[in-house]
Amino acid sequence: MTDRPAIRRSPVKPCDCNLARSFELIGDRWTLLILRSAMYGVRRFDDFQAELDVPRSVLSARLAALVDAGIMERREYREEGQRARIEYPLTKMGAELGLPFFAMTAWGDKWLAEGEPAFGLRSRTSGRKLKVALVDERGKPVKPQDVQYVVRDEVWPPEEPAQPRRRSG
Amino acid sequence: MTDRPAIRRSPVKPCDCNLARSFELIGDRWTLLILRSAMYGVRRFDDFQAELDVPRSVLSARLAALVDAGIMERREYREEGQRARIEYPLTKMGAELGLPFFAMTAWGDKWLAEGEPAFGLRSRTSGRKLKVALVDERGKPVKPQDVQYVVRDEVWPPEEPAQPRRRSG
DNA sequence: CCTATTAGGTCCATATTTTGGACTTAGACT
DNA sequence: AGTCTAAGTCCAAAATATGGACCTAATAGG
Repeated sequence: MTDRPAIRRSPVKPCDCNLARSFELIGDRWTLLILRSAMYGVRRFDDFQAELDVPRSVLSARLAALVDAGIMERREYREEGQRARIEYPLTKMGAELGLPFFAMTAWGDKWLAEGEPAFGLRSRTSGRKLKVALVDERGKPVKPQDVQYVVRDEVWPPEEPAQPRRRSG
Repeated sequence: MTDRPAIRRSPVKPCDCNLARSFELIGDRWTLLILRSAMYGVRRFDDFQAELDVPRSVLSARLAALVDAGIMERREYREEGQRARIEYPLTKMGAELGLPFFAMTAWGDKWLAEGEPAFGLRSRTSGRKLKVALVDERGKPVKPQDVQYVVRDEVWPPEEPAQPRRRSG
């Protein structure tokens, strides 16, 4: 495990990486917590504020950034017999964060849990529990050992010739 | 879409939520970027520093926190004919962030991409492209419309009676 | 032996963000 | 006219981040 060659740079520079770009956008504590609440259906400024105890000025700035990024929408609405209010629903783009968030939840359930996980996903029709997994194009699940990274059509890390060598360039 | 009842609180309080706990641990820009590089195999202090251009003091603090959390390990090693060095490999706990990270990458590829995604996963044996998906216990993929949230054995959000009502309490 | 270099950090003064609280604005109700 | 609520804004104080210089141990070269 120690005798592999050292990898000194990622094959995808942070500035060209969509993962890094995502983190740029939503990778900050309050933003992530706001999105967590939003996934559960929370939509209003004061509700986010009360639930998370986030400073109002921070919440204001984060919501504006999320709207700007297209992850949430700022929308006026009126309940019957009520005055107009503002709500911040997730857009399609935002709702699709559900999958990474659920994968993250499963990780937390496994490694950080205190007690039973409170939350899960289920098939409406079959009633079976659901989980996040890697599947191939046909929907067939694959084993972790069978998974290979590919960067610009090359396998990563580069496969080594049988005998070790000192330096490659 | 606007006439659903307002959800004013998440069903899982942030402090009892393993997703929120995960964010507590790794939900910060530098930490996420460090982990991104680590997934690709970067292990050494100066390599993280050079790749990310992160201030050395911040890197030092973040690595210490990750080691403390059990996500990375701080380890001395010695390459043949070289002096001892320090490396920070991912632990099993850390490596299992791969799935949420890959789900996040796919989200970024879809919504933030400039050009073709540089990175993907593939089956070593079949050569087929892989993706993250929700599957049931038997490994059968499910459709998004078939997915239901469950919180402490209750469906979320609570299913409504057929006719709309003003207030529930 | 003396000096330079590298890896893996620490330390510190300055710059930026966050925080918590007070304040504002507008509509609806009493 | 006064009160309440939702959705913010504004500000001073506190906490963090930043960039750079500095430190230490081990090895390499002369």
